[in-house]
Amino acid sequence: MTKPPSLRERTRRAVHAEITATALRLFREHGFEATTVDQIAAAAGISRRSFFHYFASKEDLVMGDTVALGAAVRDALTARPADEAAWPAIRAAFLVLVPADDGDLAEQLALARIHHDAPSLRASLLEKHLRWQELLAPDIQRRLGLPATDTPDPRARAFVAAALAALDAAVDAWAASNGTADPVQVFDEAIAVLRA
Amino acid sequence: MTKPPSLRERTRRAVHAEITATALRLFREHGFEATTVDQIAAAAGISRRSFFHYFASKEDLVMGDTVALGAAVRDALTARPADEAAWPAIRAAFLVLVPADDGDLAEQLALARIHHDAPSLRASLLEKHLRWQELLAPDIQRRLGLPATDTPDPRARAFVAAALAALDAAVDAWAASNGTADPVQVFDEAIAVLRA
DNA sequence: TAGTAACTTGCACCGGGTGCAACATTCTGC
DNA sequence: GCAGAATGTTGCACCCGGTGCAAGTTACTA
Repeated sequence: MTKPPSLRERTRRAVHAEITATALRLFREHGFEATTVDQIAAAAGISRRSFFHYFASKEDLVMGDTVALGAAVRDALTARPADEAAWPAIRAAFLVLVPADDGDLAEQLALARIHHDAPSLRASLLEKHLRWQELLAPDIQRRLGLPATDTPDPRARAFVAAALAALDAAVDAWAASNGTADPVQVFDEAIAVLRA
Repeated sequence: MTKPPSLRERTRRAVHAEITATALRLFREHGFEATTVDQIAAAAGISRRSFFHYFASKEDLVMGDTVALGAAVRDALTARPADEAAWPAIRAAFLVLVPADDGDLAEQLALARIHHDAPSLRASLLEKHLRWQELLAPDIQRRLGLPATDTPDPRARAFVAAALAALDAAVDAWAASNGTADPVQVFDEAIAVLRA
């Protein structure tokens, strides 16, 4: 009963995918910052203006749907048993990010490298994590035994930020090892060091 | 024996200070993003081009000398006893940031608020912390009992990132309370929650 | 098939930032 | 005090990312 996508929808998806593929290729070849939107548009066979019709910014090409991912993590977190402690709960919630990455592992690695090399992207990634922080803090605050407040308790925010920092370190280590390192293990070891 | 600053140096400092003061006033009145460099330059009585002679970017007006601060923290960290554990050592190192903030407390609060409200500044602040991370990680790695490596151990990086997250939460709480909350106490409580 | 909704494109514009060249100022050695 | 080097200021043209608008084209729908 799912209606087939219209021609418009199909072409839109196809163009979207081709812009992404073209851009990633250019990024790999020349770097993110050295590649201009005009070059991407020209290589993809569309006008510069149309590019901004498909992507709100150049960063959007490599940032993925951070809002949806953040919501997924939050949902996974709230779905954990109510009496589970903060650390195991957030660890389990982060696991929903791993399966989403399978499939084209090479592409994920390339993306991680682009993220790593462009300072503006690193900053953007961190800003995304700030949003996640606000999303996850309330649940964590409860799990830490802290009373609910309208604005998140700094302790809960610090806790979530620390967990995200461990997650970042794990992803970085994974990318640096060409995908051979186990990010979950790195994450667990980082947490262990924090609590030692 | 310190030679008096030349006329050039004095005028340079004076102009620098006046641009900063003018810009902060405009930022407080209209917000960081809504204030253009042209407006700042006009209000300060210099040309747009000269502005970029004094500041490499608009952000530089409110970011302070992050490199120097990071180096100060690192120096304070390496100056701690060699056998001190990681947590107390980094806590003590962060304390060098507090005395630097006294004097014009109102100005610091205004700065913190500007940082908080402009997304680009938040991202830039986080990027600055990434630099600090690289600076502090080697020492922390040793204090965590991890073997020295050419590229920092992810556990050490996660540790430093977590400490910086607690620092951020403390500063945020301090700013949110109009300077009444004690950031050191907030920091300690955040760390305690992490390790519980 | 006619009309409407959505897409594409060019254009003009904004704001941050840079390289360059001309001019003005201060500093330095004589 | 003066000549010349060093430093500072400014305008100009330009790059890049991003947006609003209007005109033309394409696909959907009644």
